[in-house]
Amino acid sequence: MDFEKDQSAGYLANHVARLFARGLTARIKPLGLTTGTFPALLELWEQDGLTQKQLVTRLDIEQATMANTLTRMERDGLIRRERDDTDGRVQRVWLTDRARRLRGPAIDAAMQENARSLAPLSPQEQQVFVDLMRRIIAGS
Amino acid sequence: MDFEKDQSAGYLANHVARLFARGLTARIKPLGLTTGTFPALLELWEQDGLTQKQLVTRLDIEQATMANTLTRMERDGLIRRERDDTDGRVQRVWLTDRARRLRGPAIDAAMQENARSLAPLSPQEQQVFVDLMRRIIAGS
DNA sequence: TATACTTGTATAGCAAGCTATGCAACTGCT
DNA sequence: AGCAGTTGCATAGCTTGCTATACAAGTATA
Repeated sequence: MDFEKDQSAGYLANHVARLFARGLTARIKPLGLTTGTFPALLELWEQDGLTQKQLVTRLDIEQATMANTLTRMERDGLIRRERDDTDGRVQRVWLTDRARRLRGPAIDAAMQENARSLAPLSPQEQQVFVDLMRRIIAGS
Repeated sequence: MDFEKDQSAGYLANHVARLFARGLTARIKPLGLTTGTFPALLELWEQDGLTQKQLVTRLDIEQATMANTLTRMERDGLIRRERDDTDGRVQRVWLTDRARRLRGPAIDAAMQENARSLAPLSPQEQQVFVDLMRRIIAGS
């Protein structure tokens, strides 16, 4: 049974994801941000006032993970949570001014890290890579 | 500033890695294994008696992470740790019989999960995907 | 030979992910 | 109106990953 880890997509995907995360962690640390908040911020920068449920489904993150992430974001002054008027179960998530101001520098950092990590690939290959990942996600 | 998360390699890499991990977690749970032990097991199945340092450098995992992983593996009866005779700092890691017996089923599970997750891609595309990831890792 | 560096592991403490479970608020049905 | 089911969120407890720090064992140097 030959199983080369460097031919195993799962193994490589984990490694690649860790490389991106390490790089981004360092870049956004000066902003007071961590990687786990990034997906939620991207959604909320697009559309403020989403519910936790909406974030969970849009980001394909488990509900418990999102609840914990939002708790940390609230602690760090990135969001406020408000109970919905018409449905007492729902918590709507609103960005603070601080979080809104971080959009530019945070996205800069992400784009720089993407560029650096993808540097070994040509622009065409980078697009192929992105497309292949999107198809894997879509087909799961 | 437009930044589409579905065009961000870092974001997608995280998502893809989580999909692989979820799938593999489910497949190896019946074996009493977890994903974090898999890389170390792959190395030790190839060559038993490696030191922690060797595992760390081969797997590109932080030393502290590896130390904790090995502690769990010892607790779960997958390895024994023995102090090296000639250098009192070094811990050599030896597989238990149980861990050796798990090789076949565990690798089966990994290959099945790889196949399932990559199913949206053609065989040629799968190889391209693997090669692109290897180049990203090599060039970091 | 003492003293200072280096090296290999361990530990503390945190973030980010997961499953399992609990619970309060809503909905629907009789 | 009351009861059963559903839905949205929180909490407990675990793994996997990280940085920072401590420390003992080895090496080298004055």
